Parts: sequence; C-alpha cells; structure tokens
Amino acid sequence: MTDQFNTWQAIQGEVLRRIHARDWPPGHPLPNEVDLAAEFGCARATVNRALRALAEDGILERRRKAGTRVALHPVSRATLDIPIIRQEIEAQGKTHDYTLLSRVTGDHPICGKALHITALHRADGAPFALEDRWISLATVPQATSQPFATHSANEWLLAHVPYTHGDITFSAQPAKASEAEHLKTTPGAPLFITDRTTWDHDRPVTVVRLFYAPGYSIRTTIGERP
Amino acid sequence: MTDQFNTWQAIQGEVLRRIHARDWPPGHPLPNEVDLAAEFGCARATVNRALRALAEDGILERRRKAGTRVALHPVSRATLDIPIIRQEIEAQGKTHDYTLLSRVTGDHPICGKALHITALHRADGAPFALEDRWISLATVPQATSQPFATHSANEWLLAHVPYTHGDITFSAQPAKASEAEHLKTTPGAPLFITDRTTWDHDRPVTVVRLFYAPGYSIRTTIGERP
DNA sequence: GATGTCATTATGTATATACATATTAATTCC
DNA sequence: GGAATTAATATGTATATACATAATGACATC
Repeated sequence: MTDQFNTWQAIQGEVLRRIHARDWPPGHPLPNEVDLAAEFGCARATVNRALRALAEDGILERRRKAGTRVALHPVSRATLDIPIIRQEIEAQGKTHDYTLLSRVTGDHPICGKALHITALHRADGAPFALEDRWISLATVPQATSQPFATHSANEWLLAHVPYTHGDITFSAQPAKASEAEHLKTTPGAPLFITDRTTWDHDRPVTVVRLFYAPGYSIRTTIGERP
Repeated sequence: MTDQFNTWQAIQGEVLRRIHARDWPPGHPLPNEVDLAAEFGCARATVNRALRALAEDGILERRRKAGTRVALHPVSRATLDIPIIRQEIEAQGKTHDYTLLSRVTGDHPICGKALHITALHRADGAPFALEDRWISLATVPQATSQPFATHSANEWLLAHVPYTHGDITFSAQPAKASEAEHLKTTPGAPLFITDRTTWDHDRPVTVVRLFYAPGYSIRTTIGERP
C-alpha cells in the first residue's frame, strides 16, 4: 500500500496514467482487483467501479476468471449525442424556423399505413435540414389529429409517444432535384444523411430521413475525461 | 414492498417498463432511491446502480437534492464503435487489402513536421477507403523507421504509440479527381468522410482523413437492451 | 488420448452502513 | 424586503462482507 487513492476517479486516473505511460501496454494484464485494492489502499468495490467504467469505454477488456487486460485494439468507442434539431440550432445561438412542406397519408414498407410528412428546418433563415418522415398510424393513431404545422413532429413524438429502441444510420448521398431546391444547393451535391427508425417493442413508430445542408458535420470525442 | 426485484438489471427493466408504459412520462419525477429500494425490496445501492446506468444512457436526468426525473428530451445517446478498417472489412467476411500510395515528409498545421501517408484499403479487391494521414514526427519520431508498406499505420500506432484523447468528425464531401480515381468513382461523387485527430496530452499524434467509397454508411442503435 | 468432473479463481453483484456533497428551502439578520 | 446563514434532503461514494457466476485448469475416468 504505497499511495492512498480513495476515490474511484483517482484510481481510474492512475490506471489511465499507467496505460498512457506504457507501464501497461496494449494486451498487458492488470493485477487482480484484490491486489490493486491492497496497493491503492482502498476497498475492492472501489477498484471494481474504476475498472468497470474503463471497460465500458473500451479501454480495458474484462472476463471472469481470465482477468483484466488493456484492450489490444482500443476500438474507439465514442458517445454520440443526437439532439433534436431545434436544440442543435439554438445551441449555435441561431434562431430555429420550421416549415411544414407536405402532410399526406400513404403506405410505407415498414410503417404500413402512415402519415407522411416533409418539412424544412432553417437556422437564421438558411436551410439547415430537410425532414422526410413517416409516422405509423397503426402505432400512433393520435398523429392524425396533429397538424405539425408549427412544431416538428419529432418533438411531439418524443413527448407523447413511447419508444423502446431504434437504429440510426449515417451516410452521404447526392441531392436530388427537389432536395437541392429546398436546401438551396445544386442537384448531385453531397448531403449528409441520417436515417432513423424507432420502435415501441415490435411496433414501428416512425421512420425519418434527414438531409442536412452542405457543410454539416457531426463531431464527437474519444477518451475525454470530464 | 410488493414485488421482489433483487438485481439491478431487473430494477432497470422495471423502471424502463414504467417509462415505456407512460406511468412515468417525460419530465416526471421518480420516487427517491430510498423509497424505490423499499418498494422493490432491495438495497439503495442496487437502485442507485440501475438509475445511474439509465442516466448514463440519457434516459433519466439526476441531480442531487433535486432528484431523478425522466429525461424531457431524451437526447438519443448512441455509442459508436469505430473499428480499425481491417477489422471492419473482415467482419463482413471479406478480405482486406492495403496498398501504400505515398509516403513523404512535410509540414502540417497541427502536427508540425510530419510523415504524410496516403494509402488505399480494399475489400475483396474493391476500393473501400482512402486514407490520408499525417503523423507528427515530434511526438512519434519512431515513425520514420516504419515503412507502412504492408500494414496500416493505424494498427502500428495503436499498438506502439499512446494517446490520451481525440476527436472525430463525420461529414459528406464531393470527391476530388484523385480521390475519385482511387475509389473508382466519378469526381464530385458524395463521399462519406471521417476526420480524426488524436493527442497524447498536449502533443498531436496523428491527423487522419478517411474517404469512404460511395455506399458506405455507419450504423448504431439506441435503447437496445443487451 | 479424449472426455467429463470438480476445485479454483477473478470478476460480478447485493447488502448494510456511513459519510460526502450539491442543492434547495427555510430561517435569520440587517 | 433582500442578503446571508443554516437546515434538510437526495444523490454520490466508500467500506466490509458475502455470495453468485463464468471460465480455466487440473484431475480422474472411460
């Protein structure tokens, strides 16, 4: 018991220091929790808390009995916060403006009978993102009574319709003529696209594709200590 | 104490159930940990573990004294695993092929004097991603003795050079003539781009831009229970 | 030698207790 | 009434202990 590390953050910091200093290079096994607790002069639960958090970040790999080791290929594990568009725009100090472009019913391969909504989000008047959304009427019948004329369907859905899970895909696609027109760019221009599908258990809630105006990017960090 | 939930996962599941069932709608405050523990017939630490994990997922918002409430705008918090390209290709059951295109020294605004490497990654022979990388020679002098002819610089760096943090940006950009040629597409084609910068404390390690061949996308899930 | 059993081991988790800390609410003081 | 102080409260964390569980490795068995 050389030093006294008595918070799990301090222990995490010391472990990270040893990893960064190459005392424990990639693939290197760590002492077990009991020994580390003895060395750091703290309880095993505190060591466990520190190492578990590092494992969740992808820095360590842990297996029962096998022990803990420094990740060999520290698959960069980044946490993406995907805000609603209004918040994203307002966070830039700009004013958000929402325009409903169309609102019809139709059929969608995943959603079935669905409300089809297209809308444009602007930031300080400039086109920001084009929204193409389907809302399943089997899952969300209340959507029919919502105009979605002044507020984004996303915010209404988040506040009123539960979902259990979903998936998001990011890609780059060329702008079609109509998309280019709304986003004030040229057909074929590279657009950053997000496709999101959300479910409530096994029932589809909404499928949405967002076309972001040229220049858009999303950013995240890895290994940042708060 | 009606039911007996004695694992933190069971408690997390029950809390999620109540959120999804709209018993606790967005913005709704939860009972405090002591009361929940009494209701669930478990220790407060167990409730804490369950709620803390949900807060990390962005589902709950917690503040001392103020208590716990269901997140009003459940900012979709997705975890992105960014594998090394070879693993990404091999995970698709394809063979990875790496070709060094150029290797010179030059100056880079962030890295200073740096090794500049361009390389092409192929999957089953088809262009997959074009890599444009700068490695700071002040931080990584050993890089000069590495040919990077048959293996990606990324894997060598991960195994031999420590880093503490970094940032990643995703965007869509039109292919320049040379990029289009390597990726066997046409100039102006929309390319999915990732820009990554990594640091070891305050020293830049490497700056890399990856141009992915058309059709590439990254996918993640939200709210998935493992 | 291959296979199955069992003890060992390191992590995973639950519990009771105690104290720390942030934040709000109430109260006192000027 | 407004500012400063204080009390109350919910979460945050540390500790010792106990048992659960997965995975390994050794041993015994066929």
